[in-house]
Amino acid sequence: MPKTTASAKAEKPASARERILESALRLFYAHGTRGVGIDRIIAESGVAKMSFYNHFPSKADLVAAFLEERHRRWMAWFEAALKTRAAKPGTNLSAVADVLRTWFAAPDFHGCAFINILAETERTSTRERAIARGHKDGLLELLIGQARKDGIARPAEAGRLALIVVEGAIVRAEMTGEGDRVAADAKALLKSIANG
Amino acid sequence: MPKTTASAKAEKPASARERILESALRLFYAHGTRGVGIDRIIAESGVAKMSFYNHFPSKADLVAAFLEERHRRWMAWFEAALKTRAAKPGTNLSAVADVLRTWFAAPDFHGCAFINILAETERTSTRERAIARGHKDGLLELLIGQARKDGIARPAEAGRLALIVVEGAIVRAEMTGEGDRVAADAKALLKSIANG
DNA sequence: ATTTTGATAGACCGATCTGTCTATCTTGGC
DNA sequence: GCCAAGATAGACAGATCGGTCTATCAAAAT
Repeated sequence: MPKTTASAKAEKPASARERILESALRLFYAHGTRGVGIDRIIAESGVAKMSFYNHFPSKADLVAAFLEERHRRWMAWFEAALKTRAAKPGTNLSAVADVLRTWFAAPDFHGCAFINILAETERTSTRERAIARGHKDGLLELLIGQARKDGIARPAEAGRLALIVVEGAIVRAEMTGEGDRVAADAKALLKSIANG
Repeated sequence: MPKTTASAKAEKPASARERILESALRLFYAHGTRGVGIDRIIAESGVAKMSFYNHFPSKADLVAAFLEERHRRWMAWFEAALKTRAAKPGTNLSAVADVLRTWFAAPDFHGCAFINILAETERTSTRERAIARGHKDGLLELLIGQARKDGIARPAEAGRLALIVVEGAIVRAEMTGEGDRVAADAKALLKSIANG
């Protein structure tokens, strides 16, 4: 998501664990978990190898921590961004498309980390995929909640339909690079969901 | 897609190149292009390493051939499956959801190979991503054509919206495993596009 | 002042990766 | 019958992977 304004305290030394996790958030999202090796994480976070393995017993543990943290940050950002837009009278579920548009325009946008992890893992990778499902469950709940606030009939179904639209928009934005057009199309779809 | 009935001629010896490409189609789709090494392709296609490098100068060339062939086969299957379903009177763009349902139910379903390749490649991987875009362009044309046949107003826009729904449905089916429900939801969305 | 804690750099290990090379074998065209 | 083309098995190279280990050092706690 668009960067969440660097805190004013600025440039804290940051613990080894924090630096590692920050590097993982940036590199794993940009290049995929398979595309980034431990050595690169270590180099870019300026940490010794043993320090890394002290905090994360294996790469899989770092991947899991990356996904959990990405989930927390993305959901917090999305929820806040939606709240400000959906507060205006008359706006509703379709404001989700406006939030997506700002995400798609971020210079480091590389699709959804949790959709991406599906492509990178086997069906047997229960850990990563459980986190991904959990993320989407959270997003679904958020969408259903918005549908309910909007007074849409059958909010559960509306939320499911909206999630399909959101996922499709993310993929199309990543594939075409035309985030604005995709967001506009998604908005039309979301409006038609709201109007039954 | 669901397997396309083995030809009756059956068990032709098959040239080295064909066996390599068949292995690539199966393994790259199931495990990703990064998750399958040349050695495994060679072993499972029963071919010598030098024979492989005779037909494909590098792994990247095999990946490209895999994507091109996957595109050909999937589009042919999808187009044929849609044709039979959309031939019935009254059915239309929403028949796409029925075709998707049968795909989602295939035992080896692992999402869309071209969405997956996005997660596996850098933005600088122009070759793979160009093939992926080409695939989606073809699918978009097909959807627009169906919208036009159905007499939907603004078929170009309807096609774009339908493609968002299709992409979203693929991702949701892969994420949840609930292909039937996802297809039903996608059908509702496609109908609302048609009745726009 | 001494001890403990945790971080440092970097060598090292075995496995696996893509790609090259040799050396042998099979086979079809003449 | 002979020869050229292409396939075979598999060793090999150089890089990179995840992960372990040693040895040094800085600083905080006792």
